[in-house]
Amino acid sequence: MTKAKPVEREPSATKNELILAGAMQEFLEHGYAGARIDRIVEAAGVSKATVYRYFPDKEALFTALIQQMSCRKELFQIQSPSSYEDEPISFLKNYANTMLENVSGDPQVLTLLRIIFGESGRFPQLARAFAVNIEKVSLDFLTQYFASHPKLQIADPEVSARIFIGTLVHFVIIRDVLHSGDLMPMDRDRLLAGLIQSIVN
Amino acid sequence: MTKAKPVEREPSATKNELILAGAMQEFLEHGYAGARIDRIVEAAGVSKATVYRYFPDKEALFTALIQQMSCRKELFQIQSPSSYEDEPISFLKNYANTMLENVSGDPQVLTLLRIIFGESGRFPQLARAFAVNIEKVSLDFLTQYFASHPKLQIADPEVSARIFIGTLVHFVIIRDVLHSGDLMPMDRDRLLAGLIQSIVN
DNA sequence: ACAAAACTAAACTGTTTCGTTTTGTTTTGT
DNA sequence: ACAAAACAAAACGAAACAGTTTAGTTTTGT
Repeated sequence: MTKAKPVEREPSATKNELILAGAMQEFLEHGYAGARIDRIVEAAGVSKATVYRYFPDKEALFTALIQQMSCRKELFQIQSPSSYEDEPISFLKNYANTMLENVSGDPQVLTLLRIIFGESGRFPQLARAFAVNIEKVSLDFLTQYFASHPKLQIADPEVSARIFIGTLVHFVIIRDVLHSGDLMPMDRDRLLAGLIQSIVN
Repeated sequence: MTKAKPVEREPSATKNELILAGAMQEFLEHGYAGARIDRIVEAAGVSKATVYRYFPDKEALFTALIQQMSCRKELFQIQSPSSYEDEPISFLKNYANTMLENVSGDPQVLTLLRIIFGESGRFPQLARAFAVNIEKVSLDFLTQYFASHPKLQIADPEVSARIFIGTLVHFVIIRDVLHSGDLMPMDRDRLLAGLIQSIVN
């Protein structure tokens, strides 16, 4: 009886998504240590036994979730192909505005940032997955953009990309992550104008 | 018998420090939800009853600790009065280097950053205390510096301070918080040179 | 010296938690 | 139809947890 098909009943993929969706809700709200398996079970609408059929333990479920989310670039990246042909100044302003609105508009993005930062000491590999999938992609893209526009006179495209992204990320951290936009107010357009002018010189 | 002294036996202050020191070790290592009171007790070398005499519960102990640490500016700020009289370029390079070395040299600073970011959703007031004590102080100082050096030709000192600090913070986040300096390497001196040149123009 | 207060060590309470197991039902491939 | 696997619901076990209490010791102000 040479069975041709191993019939590897791979777990129906739908349950997997249900579990990950429930885990996302719970982990994003309470962090790793604060998350409760029973609440994930409830949110996912599956039985506890099923959760432990799909994932060996809490930690594996957590890392699977965060790694999956770190690859969902649409959360951070610009969906609208936007105007790659625009004037550089318009393009950069557009790029920055899209990024800022992506973060401000989706509280899940902020919460994911908090988790990855907060757990980066205990789960360094998750931090690295996030860095390479999100941060590096943005930096490489901007570096490429700066390098391919010689009339911009960018002496060091890689550094300029760092300045551009760094300024924006720091702005988001103060305003959205630390809830302190009112303590040190800064108009978005004013910052963008100064930033772009400082880079394109 | 009009007792002049209310004799407010304020708890001996030494125990308070012992408890906070033990709490610091535990909270910084495990985060809020992951911290265990029994381990704090052990690390502090006091009895559990004493902990609950000084602090009503775990949350109060945590907020007291983080608020205290957010005020310890010496952890982030430049201790050496450094060369305020230097050439602006030297001064800025010196300022940035000192800040970067402060963070790299003290793992506790990084861990505090991780906790404040990670818990900023559940403890927004702690995030704000950190922002006003650390971030705002740095930004205000640099803004003042840029504004008081007219020959630097800084059009918008506040924006320039944001660019300067933001670029450095982002550099630290990628390299030290997210452990990803090797995935997207950037020489510190190269970044500083480009950053300063981009600002002083 | 004396009384009040601070303290320790340890036991204790009641709850919560992860992860397992049990029992029975439904789905699925053949 | 039939057997194997997936599943739900619920209970369970063992450990861990925050916070309290108790009983006895030390410190401290006067």
